[in-house]
Amino acid sequence: MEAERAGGLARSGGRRRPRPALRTSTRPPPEIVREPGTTVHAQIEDWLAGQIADGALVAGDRLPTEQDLAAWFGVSRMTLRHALAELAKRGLVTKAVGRHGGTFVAAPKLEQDLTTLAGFSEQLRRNGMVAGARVLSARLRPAGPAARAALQIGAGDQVHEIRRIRLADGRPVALEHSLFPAARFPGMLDARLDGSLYELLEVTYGLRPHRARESLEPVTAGAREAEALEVDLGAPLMLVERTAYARSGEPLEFARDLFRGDRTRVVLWTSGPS
Amino acid sequence: MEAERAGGLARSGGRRRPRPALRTSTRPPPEIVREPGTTVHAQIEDWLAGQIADGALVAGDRLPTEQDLAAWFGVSRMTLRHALAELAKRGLVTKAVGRHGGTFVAAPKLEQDLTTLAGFSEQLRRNGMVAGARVLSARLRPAGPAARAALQIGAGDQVHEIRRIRLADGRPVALEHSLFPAARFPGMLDARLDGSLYELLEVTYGLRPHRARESLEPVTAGAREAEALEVDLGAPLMLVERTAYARSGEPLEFARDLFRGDRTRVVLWTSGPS
DNA sequence: GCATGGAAAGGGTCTAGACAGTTAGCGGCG
DNA sequence: CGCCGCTAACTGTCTAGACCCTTTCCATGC
Repeated sequence: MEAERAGGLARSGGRRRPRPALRTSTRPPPEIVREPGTTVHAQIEDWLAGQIADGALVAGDRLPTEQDLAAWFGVSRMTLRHALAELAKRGLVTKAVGRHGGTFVAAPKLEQDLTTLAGFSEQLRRNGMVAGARVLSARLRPAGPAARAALQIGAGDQVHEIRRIRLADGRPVALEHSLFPAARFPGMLDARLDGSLYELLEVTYGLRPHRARESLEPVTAGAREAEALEVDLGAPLMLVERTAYARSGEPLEFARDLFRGDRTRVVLWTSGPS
Repeated sequence: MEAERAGGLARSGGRRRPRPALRTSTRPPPEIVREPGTTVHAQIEDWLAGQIADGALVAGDRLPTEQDLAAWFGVSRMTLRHALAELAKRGLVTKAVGRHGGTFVAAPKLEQDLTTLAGFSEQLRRNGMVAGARVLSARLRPAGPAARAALQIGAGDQVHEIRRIRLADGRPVALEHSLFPAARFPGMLDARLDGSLYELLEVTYGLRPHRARESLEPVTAGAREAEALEVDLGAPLMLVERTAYARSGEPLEFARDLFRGDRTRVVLWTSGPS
């Protein structure tokens, strides 16, 4: 449960110690009411969460010190800390102690828009992040039953198995485990595998994923996953099982990816109610 | 975020108000040291957790009051509450307010049968699985910032907040937390709320959700969620945040649902990229 | 019998401090 | 030049109270 390093604390030019956003000296605090049915700390929590949601506070911003914030809101420091603790639990802020410590607005989760089939790299580009990949292994192996069924290949057929860690701005986001029918993509493993695989398919083989079936389930991190993704044991992950098809309907990829829960949010539109 | 009803506080025959286990009047407290490297509240938390692990405190036992416990340990009540809050977060104790309130040792974790997970092809796409609902609470309350933004309502506006447990074959599948704009649905809380809320909207108000934006993220179960959904603490859950819209585009519902990971798999097709 | 209105017993919230622990900058000293 | 200790600027922990809210019991009155 350690605090995450306050991610991209860009903004305000100089990369060290952002001056506090939320000028408490020149701005009046929101009204805090003390009456039944609500609590002071909840109002403060809501207000701060609203500032973050509105974009008035963005990732990397440093809040004023607890002393100052408490005085500004007109509450005791314990009460303010209660509100901040809730925000930290929700992942909206992170704390750091020490000389340049403080409370920082956390990096937002990156949204995976699944209504369109865009590869990981493209998704990240839309989020304004830099995609990367660290190849863990790449080899030829016989297909297991699940892969055979998904890729519609025979019992003796082989697949290229590529396992990678996907990075967003250099930080691990997903553990990727992709299988491609070897017969369809000869020599694939000799190419550079640290970029977009979809792009590789298109450029080298002229085949482009057109649609995909995905299944999502929440799981928790085991020892190996936790280590690879740099999360705690038992941390929430999203297991995404994907079969991607070419326009012709031919299966191109069968993948089981594990996404870090704290950096992933899948957004989709549904049509037609119950 | 109110305290859940203290589950099965059986024991000691009479089913009302178990006398406090842990006779603080006749037993010396454990030694609490104040020195670097440890904290008082952590020692208290550890000691109490140990008592539960050892069986000296069993499910349903009622701890002495916070006042008494604090005095016994020789700490302030705030410090003791810090320790109890941690234990509650871990699911080891539950609290209840009122005349016969107190801090109770929680029921032991229930065993989770994951062996049936493999053949679980039941789709949970909101359509078929509605077997039942147990209403936890239904009330009118001011909208928080997130709800205001999603429902496009003003600062002073109120929402109907309905919290339910959704059941499939009588077993909990999801914890539902729905908000509806109160002005749009007057008297909604007087209706039967243990069926389909969408049906209620349609029948009573002639409004029908037409499409929805959903965001999915994996999370792990906290104490309250674990108890309500009858899963282990830390079990994987799927947090689904949904905003449903009428055909006109008007927002009708903002909901945050938690689905049991072992009973949930979201399947979807993504269609071609641009 | 039955409502009704305390009163009691619990946890929930909040305050206004104090001091400890942690980290980074900085200046001095070898 | 490099190390080392001081200090400033934070958050973390803890105290000793106060009052509030919720729930239940119980006594009173009809």
